[in-house]
Amino acid sequence: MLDIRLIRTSPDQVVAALSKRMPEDQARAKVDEVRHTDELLRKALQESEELKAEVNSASKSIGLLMREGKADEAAKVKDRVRVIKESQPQRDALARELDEAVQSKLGVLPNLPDESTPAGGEENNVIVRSAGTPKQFDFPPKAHWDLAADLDLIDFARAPKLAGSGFILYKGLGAKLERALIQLMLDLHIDKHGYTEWQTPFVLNRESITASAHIVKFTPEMYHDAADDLFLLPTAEPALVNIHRDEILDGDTLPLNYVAYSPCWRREAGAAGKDTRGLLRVHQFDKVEMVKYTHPETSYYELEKMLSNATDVLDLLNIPYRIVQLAAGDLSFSAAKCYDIEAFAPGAKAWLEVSSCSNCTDFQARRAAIRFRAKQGAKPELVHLLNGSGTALPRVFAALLENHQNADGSINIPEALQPYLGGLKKIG
RNA sequence: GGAGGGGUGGCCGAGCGGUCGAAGGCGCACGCCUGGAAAGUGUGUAUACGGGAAACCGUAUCGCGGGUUCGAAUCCCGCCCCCUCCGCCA
Repeated sequence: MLDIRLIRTSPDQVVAALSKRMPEDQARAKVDEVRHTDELLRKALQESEELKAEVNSASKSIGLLMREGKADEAAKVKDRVRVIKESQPQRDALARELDEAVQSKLGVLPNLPDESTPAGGEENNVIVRSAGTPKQFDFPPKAHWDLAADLDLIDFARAPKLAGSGFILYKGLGAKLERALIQLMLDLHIDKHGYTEWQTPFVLNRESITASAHIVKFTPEMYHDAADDLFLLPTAEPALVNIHRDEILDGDTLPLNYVAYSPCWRREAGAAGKDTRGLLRVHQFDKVEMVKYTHPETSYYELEKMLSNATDVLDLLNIPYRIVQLAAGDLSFSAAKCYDIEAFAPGAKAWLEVSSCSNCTDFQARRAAIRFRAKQGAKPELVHLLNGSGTALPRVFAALLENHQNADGSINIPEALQPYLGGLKKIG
């Protein structure tokens, strides 16, 4: 959620920033709508509060009069209060209505892109750097769906029987490889990068989902249990962000660096057709997620650190990748700046998005009411929240198979991963 | 799922219809005392929103939502969460 006060005091600045991710007239119209409704709200609120103040002081005087035994005078004041209160329900209703209107109009405005974020849509994404040299094959490299099927790592044929298409059924060494990758990533972030591990519920209630703004982004994308109104995690990010919801943190403890493994569920309704083969786009996948709670001044520095924490995974696995900075129009709703990491998959001949590292500034923290005190007695300030995948498993699994395949269809296991597979150097 | 008990400020804990944003204590901050410290002592110490240049003022908040009342932390109803016991269960 954006700061309503910024919209009040600097609407042009807000419109200019939003225009990087949507047509300017559209941005202008949305901002003006918020301002207009907000003005009405404040007027209504003021009027209502003045009358409430009058009622409060009258009620106090009634108490005093009663104690002094002046019951008839007290009765007169009571009558006056009753008159004021008769019209109070309408005023309250109006104020509530306007407040809800402001919240919902404000709620659809996405975060303001950072200065360094390019304007425009996907076509303006920038490749920041590439790392690793794609291996030159002296044979046509196979796609991971063929490799995985041939090596009996994934049972693509039987999987749909269990929960429909888009679900993976890992088998034998395939399941173990998945587990090993999760372990490697967690250990790396915990031991080398200083993150604290959490194991969270895999479902969240509506309050939590709403607080981190995922309800806007994900509602139709999320699996939802109607009986208890619980949502399956689309990512562990909202779980990690809600840990400190409605809290005022001690500034000395920042930044908080959290990491969690979780399965992620996404309905991806209507996405059928593109990138659906193999592991490219599935309804349930494993992910190791990083979240940082930071001081506002250090959030962009922390974003760079988080990005390198994520690329360390690919470096360890010897998978070539490139870093793409997203243009404003391609940013997720809460992000001000975002880097995608794309792993190269020589078999599928594609760049696969395996991580997305975003600085959401104070956008999520505002709705979730996550603040910190710089020092004792200082006014609470909103923290900045960052999230990044470190990394998403299926596409890393795919890139691993495709990059390290041999002519005979076997797969070399990168050295760093071998300890997690009992020293295994090769599959097949 | 059933029965009972409970949710008050950073923490502990009083309050059970008016003077209560809330006693007292702990913690914390600043001052006094001290050669320095401890002890002692004094003062201060919630959050959000609105108004105001500011001082400050107003409104709301005692788990959440509603109700009764001129007035609710206090009474009533619903929900959520925690604890104890019972049942079921990996």
